[in-house]
Amino acid sequence: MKLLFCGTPPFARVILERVYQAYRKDAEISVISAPDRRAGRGMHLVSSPVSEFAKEHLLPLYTPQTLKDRAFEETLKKLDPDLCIVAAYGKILPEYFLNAPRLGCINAHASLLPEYRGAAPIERALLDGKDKTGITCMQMDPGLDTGDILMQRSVPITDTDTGLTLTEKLAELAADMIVEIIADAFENRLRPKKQDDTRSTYAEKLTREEEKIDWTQTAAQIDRRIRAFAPRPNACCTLPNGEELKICRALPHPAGSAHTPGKVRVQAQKIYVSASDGELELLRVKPQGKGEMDASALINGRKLKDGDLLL
RNA sequence: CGCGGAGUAGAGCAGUCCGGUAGCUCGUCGGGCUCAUAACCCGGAGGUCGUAGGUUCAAAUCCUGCCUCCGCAA
Repeated sequence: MKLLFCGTPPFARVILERVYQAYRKDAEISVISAPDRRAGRGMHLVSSPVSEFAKEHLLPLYTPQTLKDRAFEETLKKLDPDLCIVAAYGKILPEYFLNAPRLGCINAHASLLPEYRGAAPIERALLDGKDKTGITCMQMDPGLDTGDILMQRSVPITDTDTGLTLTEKLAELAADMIVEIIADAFENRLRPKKQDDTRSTYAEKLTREEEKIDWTQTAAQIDRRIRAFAPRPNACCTLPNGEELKICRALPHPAGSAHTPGKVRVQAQKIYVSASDGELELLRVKPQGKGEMDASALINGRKLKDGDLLL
């Protein structure tokens, strides 16, 4: 059988790794990923994690700039896949593509659909303070995460989860599910179920503006923002000297005494910042141009002192 | 060569412009005070100043190359 895998970031690579382990003997696996791009300091050309995996294991790799033109349609015809697995690929698949594989295209989406359709389901669920999220595998259709549901499993969101830890958990779960679903698909055991569109919500892409901490929120809300954006790009605020300070990890104390939002209290080498309903203790921070450090290090370096106001 | 910041004791920083004995806060170790302590007092240990050259009587400081880390932008 012929499998086609489309994906780009680490989340997708985890799934590809497991599909490869499970099916490399029985299937020809081809890979599609986003093209290499100039990125990072120095703007060097970098490949996606999925592209890297494909190269490491000598899988046929395609990185089309666009799927919309005829050239790729030809390529796809030659590949003639039985089934296509899609996970965080980053491009919309046109209709000809969706219809090409005999068993269609199956997508692993990191939310409990129909909630959190779209680009940033993991971070949005975390920001919203949900106590669980999950993975939904669906038969893809032309809409955005609107396909019929094939399998859905949930994971709890703990109060120490970050964007990274939750992504890792969900990637493992998605890998399990996709490995099962591939077998189901080939043995004709799939039972698609329509989504309840009336309950659908959308998870918009995270914006730069949302990284800014709003100290008038509750300690718990701010903590969620910090965790949702951790460990990259990290939530941030502004020091009295105008420099940016990223907050990597904090501990909410909702019962603590609240003063002016953003007001800093330093006690026993610890930093407490007032929120609307209490205080947030800063644990790990990252000043501009510096590495991550403990809150006490920030105090020792005189970047922050008792009575300062964070914005 | 996308733009910018930074490497000084275990941690965080000052000192660099204007070359001349290695400084601060914290930690650590020892001692003291205290019912006690995250507080306070006294004392100690700990640094090839990222690295390789150059200039100089003299380099953390000036000049050149290299390494590493970080932010922005993508």
